[in-house]
Amino acid sequence: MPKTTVAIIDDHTLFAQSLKSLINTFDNYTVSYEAQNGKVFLNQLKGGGALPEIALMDMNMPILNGLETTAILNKEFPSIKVLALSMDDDENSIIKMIRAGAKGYLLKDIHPDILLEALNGVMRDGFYHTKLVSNSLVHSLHPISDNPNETSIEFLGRELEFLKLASTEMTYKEIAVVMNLSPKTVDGYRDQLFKKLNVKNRIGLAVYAIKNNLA
Amino acid sequence: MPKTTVAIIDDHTLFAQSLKSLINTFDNYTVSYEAQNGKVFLNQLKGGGALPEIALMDMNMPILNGLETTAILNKEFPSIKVLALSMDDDENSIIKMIRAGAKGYLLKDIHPDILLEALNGVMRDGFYHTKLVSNSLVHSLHPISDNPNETSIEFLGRELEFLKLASTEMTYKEIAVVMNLSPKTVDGYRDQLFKKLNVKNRIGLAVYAIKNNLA
DNA sequence: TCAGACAAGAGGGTAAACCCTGAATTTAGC
DNA sequence: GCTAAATTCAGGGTTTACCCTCTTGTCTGA
Repeated sequence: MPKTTVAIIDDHTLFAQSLKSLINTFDNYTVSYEAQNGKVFLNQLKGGGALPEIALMDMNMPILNGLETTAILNKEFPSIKVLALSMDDDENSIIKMIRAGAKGYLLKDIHPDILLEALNGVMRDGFYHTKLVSNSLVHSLHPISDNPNETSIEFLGRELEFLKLASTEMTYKEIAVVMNLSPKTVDGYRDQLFKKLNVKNRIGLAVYAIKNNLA
Repeated sequence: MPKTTVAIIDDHTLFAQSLKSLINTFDNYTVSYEAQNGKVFLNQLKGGGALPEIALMDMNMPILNGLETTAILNKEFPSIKVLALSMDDDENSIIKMIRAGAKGYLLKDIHPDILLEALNGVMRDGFYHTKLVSNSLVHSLHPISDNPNETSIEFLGRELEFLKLASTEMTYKEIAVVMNLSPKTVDGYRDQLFKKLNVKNRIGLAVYAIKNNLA
């Protein structure tokens, strides 16, 4: 029986190479593609040759990240089953990836056995979801939060700019100077974001910004 | 000739396990310890048995991070040569780690050959530095930070507990209730940490705590 | 045994953050 | 061209955060 072919798309070469030697110890899998980012991977695919059956896709990559690459793969090479590999268990990221067409979402802190299980699951059922991801999907169906915008918060105008600055040690007065606004306008942005993100004070803003990689 | 023993301290199990299978393909090295964080590793060492010769140390870990662990290792188990493994090439992080006693600093996006080279270098010369790190060391000759405490931050007593709470939306009054202290004592912890972490306000505390995986 | 670090706390002041209401523009959708 | 949303700003209030100095008791190393 021929082995199932796997592609590894990850800019952390050491991790990628380590992962390769791990996967090559699995009886039924072999690594047929390796790429440092989505752009490189797409070019490899367009170069011809047998497509991989599964793609292990890192999320944070330069040039073309995991989310973008997955969306493109789903259109142009729908036979490739994408398994997302990520450092963080942020619910929004998971939901976005699933929506982009990923067949599963794995954290980088899992046990190798789980990886094998996920590979088998994707080949057998077409998808693989851990309990964590399942929970996220459930949450995404009926928003628990009293903030209706929480699942897809969009920042308008200079809100994002303000949010980044609010996550520094600057006072609002200083932020106003930097943004070339009156302190009262800055007050307005602050109160607006308090409501939007459902937080009580500036600490809440900073925590949100950092955990969502905005600051 | 007996193989050189290596410890892997990393909370990303998949990476750790992958790395293990990679290292076990190297002729002269074998993995003798695996731990999810610094705390676990220290407990393993104290449990007795032959110490590892080299420790591959992740930076961002829960409970006891790479910097803290390295500092402790240097005091209590100075024979263990620490090689830092990190995602980012932030100059300050590199300098801090070298000062804490790391014998080298590797990025996770390196080629496996470099890892082997680094292991060999550490065993042969006692250290291994890439060009990147060497540049940082040159820069570090004229101090970047004005805070003399920055290199080895140790949290005493309930400082860590306070720091976690200060990274929430609680007021200091509420924090005092939770910690069963007077608000004035909480004031004291705050001002103490301002100096220690060289920040100006609570936002600085929260940013530090989150970025160092303490909150 | 005595300095020095650590933990807990007090008094009292200024500055910043927070919260509310209201309102003038400009921009975008129908 | 009307409306709604977004952007900008004001007045004025309360609360919290920040900063400084000082005290008390405990524990520890030289």
